[in-house]
Amino acid sequence: MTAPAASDNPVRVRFAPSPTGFIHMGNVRTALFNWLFAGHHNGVFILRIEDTDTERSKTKFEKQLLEDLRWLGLDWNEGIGRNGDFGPYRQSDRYPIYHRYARQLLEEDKAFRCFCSEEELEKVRRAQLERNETPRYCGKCRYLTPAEIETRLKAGTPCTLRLRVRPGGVGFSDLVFGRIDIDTIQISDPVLLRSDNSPTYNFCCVIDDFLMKITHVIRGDGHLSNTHRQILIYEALGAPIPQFAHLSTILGPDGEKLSKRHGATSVEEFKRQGYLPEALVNYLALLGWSPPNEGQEIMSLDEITGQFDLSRVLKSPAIFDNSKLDWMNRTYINKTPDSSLADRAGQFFVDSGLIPAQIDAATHSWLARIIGLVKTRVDHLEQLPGEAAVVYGYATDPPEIDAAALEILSSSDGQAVAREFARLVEGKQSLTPETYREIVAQVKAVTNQKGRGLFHPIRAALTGRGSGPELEKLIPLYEEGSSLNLPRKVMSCRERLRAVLARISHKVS
RNA sequence: GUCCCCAUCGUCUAGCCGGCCUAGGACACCGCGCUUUCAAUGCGGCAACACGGGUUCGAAUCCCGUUGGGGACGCCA
Repeated sequence: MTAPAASDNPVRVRFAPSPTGFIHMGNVRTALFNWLFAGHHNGVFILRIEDTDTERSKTKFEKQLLEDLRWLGLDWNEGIGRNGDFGPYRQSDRYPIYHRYARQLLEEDKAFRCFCSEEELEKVRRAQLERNETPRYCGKCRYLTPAEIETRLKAGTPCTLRLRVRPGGVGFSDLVFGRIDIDTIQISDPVLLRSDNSPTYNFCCVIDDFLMKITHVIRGDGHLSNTHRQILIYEALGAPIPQFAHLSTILGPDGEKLSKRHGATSVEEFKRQGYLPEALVNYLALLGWSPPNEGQEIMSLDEITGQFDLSRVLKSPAIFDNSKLDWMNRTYINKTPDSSLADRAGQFFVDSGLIPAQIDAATHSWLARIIGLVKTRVDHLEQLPGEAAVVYGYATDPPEIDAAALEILSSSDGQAVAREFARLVEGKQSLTPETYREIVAQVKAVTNQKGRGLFHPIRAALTGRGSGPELEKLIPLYEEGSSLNLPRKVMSCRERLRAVLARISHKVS
């Protein structure tokens, strides 16, 4: 890993999730855009963990998060697990820092102690709401005299630390939303330190971004209204204000916020279903962003990085469309070499009990060829073993035959072809594409069938299905599969024909 | 309730510093071709500027309003 080229003002961005749950696609998109922006500007991508909510933060979520990001190929060059000059990178490890700045703000009178209890505040809030007023902090403790403060402190009254919000306007130019100005009257004096002395999100976030020299804050648009509050904190700290870019929300198919009931929303769910990370990431990049040379949608991370630009990011929310993701995933599956797919999808076959956990080269190449034959018909890797049933089928007794095949084999012409074909196969040691072609020619001569009438019964008898991959490619897989040592038996062509003929003669006569 | 934001085919979007737009591409859907079958693939089709006012010779593009949607207003992040 080479360090990015040092320049006067290197771009430094960060992804700062809270480990309070499994990471969903909206967060992944935020991480991705940060990663792309850093990459494009040859900057630094930092991973910071915001776990000031000790109730909900869990280390298992943090672990999963790191794994997910790595799987997606969104590695970071500074932060958790990587170190760097601005650590620690987990907020729960930074409390002394926050307290130092809290003390500073208090001393400078830019913050003040508030002795109002939560119940009191809640009461005021409800009353304001009832009167149809904007609920906001009443400012009761803003101007307590030193003596008043002293007595409350002595009495042990719990207090929070609040920022003393200045009158006037605050605004910023968001890189995607544009200029947003408001009056500070809209903002209540935000709590910096809770009554248990723990720092709040807005406070930590600003201090960290300041100390970590973050140049661009790219995050979800839920933070749009936090930004003004945070700018006021930057001001109080005398810290430079970074650039902001807010990303619109990703919605479910029904236009509602993405949630569990929309099916797969977390990275590990997509991974479990056999989506390729490159497809996922490519799809996500196109949600709210489009390349300048529109028309090319299938792009590698490198290509996207080269073209990425926040000015082309849309403000309006996007709906997550599974069918387009599936299309993209299919495209990537079909681009990937079969042997590499065998590596990536191997586990799905193991889990389905079709191949052993450890396989030899012969089995691997056999598996790769099966995948090559059926991969055009799956959306994601998890469906592969199901499609491989064309090869594994017939292991049941009686053999499974679909309606279309049964129909074909129930006609006397169809049966004649199948019988003649089976008879000739019996005379061969094993079936190869060459001997297969010879036999087909003979069957054709004997039965006088051709085209559909000839090939359909043969397919039906050999595969038990009315349709499927090319027979000439399937046949060697049957023959080779029957000699491999597999947890579930694959029948040779001859065995298949015997089984199916036994079944149909039983059924018809 | 107050404040802020958003609005092009069913979906993702191009276009938006006005004329090249009878609005382009992709997904999905439908049809045709290729193929012994299916899948893949090739070709074609359907389908949108939320509404109402302005400004202008001219508006998807600029302004105002309406409607619809989202967010914020926490000792959550």
